Amino acid sequence: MTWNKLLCNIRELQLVGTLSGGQSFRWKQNKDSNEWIGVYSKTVWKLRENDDHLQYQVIGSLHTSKKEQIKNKKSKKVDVDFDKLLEDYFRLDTNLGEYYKEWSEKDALFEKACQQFYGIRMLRQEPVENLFSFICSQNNHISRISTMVEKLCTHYGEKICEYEGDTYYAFPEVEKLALPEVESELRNLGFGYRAKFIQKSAAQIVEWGGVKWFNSLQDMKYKDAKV
DNA sequence: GGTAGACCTGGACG
DNA sequence: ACGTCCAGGTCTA
Repeated sequence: MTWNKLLCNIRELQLVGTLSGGQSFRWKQNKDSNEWIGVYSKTVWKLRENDDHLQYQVIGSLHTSKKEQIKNKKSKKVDVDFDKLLEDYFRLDTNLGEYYKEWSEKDALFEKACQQFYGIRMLRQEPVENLFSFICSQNNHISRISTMVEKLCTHYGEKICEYEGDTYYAFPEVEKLALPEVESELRNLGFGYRAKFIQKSAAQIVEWGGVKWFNSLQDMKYKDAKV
């Protein structure tokens, strides 16, 4: 399979700092090949980087690409532009170097640290996955948060594909997490007191208009959303 | 209004 | 082996 390329200087995006720093919990690094595999937007991605490109492969997806869509019009899948999805996720339109420069001028410690910790970005994650991942994170550490998020996906998420012996699942729909039996199921899966918060939050989101409503908060000003 | 104490569990470390 | 500590936190008293 060939690699798709997005223009992106290595100083603008450092995968290890961005993907394993505790903001997202679904990426795994292959230490030998220096490639990353993970799930975002119902799609299994493989990523790698060099000096001036971010490269990716789509291993499997519940979307279809625009090219496939033309060939296979009967497909129920929604067609997407994978380039755009990934640019959006990493916020590649944001010039991080400018910010680093600004922060370095204002803070000597930052200036020193950023020589090693360059290219660490805030991801634009999907709101639903973001919320439930961070409910899992309370009084918790990254390795356990990761296994818990994975459990949510394997138990309640839609299967995307199998690849090299592993099965990959999308992050579950809120409706699945809102079912009343979810609390006790999650308790049995080792979520502890978080089980209740997950089921209750999901039910509340469904009641207030589901994922459509929840995602719309992203486009609002903070003050309005808070009301 | 500020602050211990409790909360589930598993991975790390001795 | 087994005990102890602690983890990107949050709520309550």
